[in-house]
Amino acid sequence: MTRGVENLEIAKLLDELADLLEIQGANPFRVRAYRNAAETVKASSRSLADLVEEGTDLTALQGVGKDLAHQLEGLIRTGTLERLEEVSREVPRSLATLTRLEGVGPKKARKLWDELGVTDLDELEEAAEAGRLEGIDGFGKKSQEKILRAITDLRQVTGRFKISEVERLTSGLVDHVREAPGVERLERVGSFRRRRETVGDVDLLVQLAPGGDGRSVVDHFASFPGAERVEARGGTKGSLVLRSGLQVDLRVIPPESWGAALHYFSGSKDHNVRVRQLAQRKGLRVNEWGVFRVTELAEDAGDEGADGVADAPNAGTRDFGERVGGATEEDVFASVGLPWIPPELRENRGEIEAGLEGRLPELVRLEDIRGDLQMHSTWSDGENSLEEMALACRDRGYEYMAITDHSPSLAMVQGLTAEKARRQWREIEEVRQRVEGLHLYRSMEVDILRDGTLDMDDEVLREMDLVLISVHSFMDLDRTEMTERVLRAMEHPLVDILGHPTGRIIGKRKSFELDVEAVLQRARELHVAVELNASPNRLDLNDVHVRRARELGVQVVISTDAHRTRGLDDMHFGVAQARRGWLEARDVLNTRSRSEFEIWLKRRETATREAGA
DNA sequence: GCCGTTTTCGGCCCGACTGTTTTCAGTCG
Repeated sequence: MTRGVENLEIAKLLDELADLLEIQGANPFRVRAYRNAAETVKASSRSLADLVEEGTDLTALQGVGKDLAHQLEGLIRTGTLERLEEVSREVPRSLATLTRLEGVGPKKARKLWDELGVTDLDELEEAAEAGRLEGIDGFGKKSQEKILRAITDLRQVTGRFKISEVERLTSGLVDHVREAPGVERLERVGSFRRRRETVGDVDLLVQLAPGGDGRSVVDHFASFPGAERVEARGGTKGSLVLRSGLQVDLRVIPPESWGAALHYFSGSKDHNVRVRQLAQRKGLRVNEWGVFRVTELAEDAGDEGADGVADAPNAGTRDFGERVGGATEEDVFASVGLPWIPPELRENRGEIEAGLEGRLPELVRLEDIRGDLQMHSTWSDGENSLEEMALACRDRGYEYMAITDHSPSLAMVQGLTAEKARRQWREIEEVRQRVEGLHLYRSMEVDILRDGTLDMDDEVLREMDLVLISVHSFMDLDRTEMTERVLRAMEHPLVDILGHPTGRIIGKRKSFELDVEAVLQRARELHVAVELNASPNRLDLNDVHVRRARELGVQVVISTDAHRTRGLDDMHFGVAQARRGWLEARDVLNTRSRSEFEIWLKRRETATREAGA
């Protein structure tokens, strides 16, 4: 169990190298190759360091050839990416950060460096404030101001917003745009539609009614009172920044192009590239306006655009050739031989191949969920009583629920002592009598203590219907110690579910050091389920780990960890994350009926006895 | 730098908008 270089670190270095190569003016396809490899590494459910240790040939990975495999092995062995060291001797590494500024790409970064000697944000800010940018070819007063704003933005905004925040921040704007004349349909697309855990900016798609005027829709959009500023406003596209710093782009789409645009702007970029490649092989062109058969004539028109010769002012009316689809997403996919692929899967993580081979998963849906297995009440740090939580669960159509108040080591939330737990069970019994049509399980979120023992006596645990364990303290242990701690806790024969396994709080706290692969392997052997915590602040496990759990055959529990009745509504965030991890209903323990769920609880006991744990 | 129903070379996805360019490059998604 070595502590190797993490996949995310590897991906970051590859991306940085791509940035620097781009600034250097390297072959753009070579740059693309590094970026593709970075994506592959990010999406890999296995640690590359582990793969290397096992002797796996890295060229088996998509987009990794002989050269990159060699470089990656070097990186894992020595901790440095040799090629990056080489390139950064010629181009300062800090230049890469300049391209993170809105409106600054590799060419401009290069120019700023060449002309002004600027290498980082501070120097750029100084130069811009002194008015030294105006003099450079291709820069003017406006770009100078824009760069100053972009520097401020970059420093203020952490970059990405939680999906729950985006939902809240854009609801007013969505209502506003719906009121514009000529708006037939409206959809938030991009990473929001793919239900990523965080969203960088939001794409709003509007279907224009026949005879509607795109420009007036964009103008109405731009007049939104909550806008901090309007960045762009044209005939088919507008862009603004909300006061929260969230950027929203609007695209106006004619009805015949709705499906093509929906697909195009939902992305991901990598997924779209694959779809267009498939199209190309069939002699088709897929763009945001539709699917077209490529003819001599249309190709000429395309070349003209590329040569920059007198473009038609409104691309929406351009002739791309014979239209063969694009009104619905289904016909875009069908045109390249694919079934409709749910947005959550569109990350180029195998969904294209699965679609072509007819083995896409039938993803779990919110309606499949039969119960919620982590929530808190006024018995510890929750805001609502047992009965209020029970009624709220029944309102959501559940068959069962588990009350999982904290164990005593969490002193600040007044966790349940053994004695307090027994009193709680009496109240549970009373609520069972009063609330019909829903079963309450006795449970507890038991702390995993520093040494991997549990924060509750076996005698008490034995009387519970199910036991959930999780880490809330000593989160800075090293990887070996933390992993051993969690494994030891899971091996306790009364444990059923491992809660929020990596402990991360999105945007606030990184995961603690943990060998998730080892934990999932052991979970399978012990028949312990792992939680996908549905709180939009956690979403723990993440999509990649969830998918790995499925590959290994580990049961996943989607729980809200609600601390008030409203928190129970977070379930849909968890289901979305589960879908991003390719889970089907049968992979999710709490889609089972009450009786099937209770059979699982017993099977766990049997398996543990047989394993001799 | 990768890759192969265009297979070891020659391709590699595509269009809109901005700003400063008087004919288009750069950036973004």
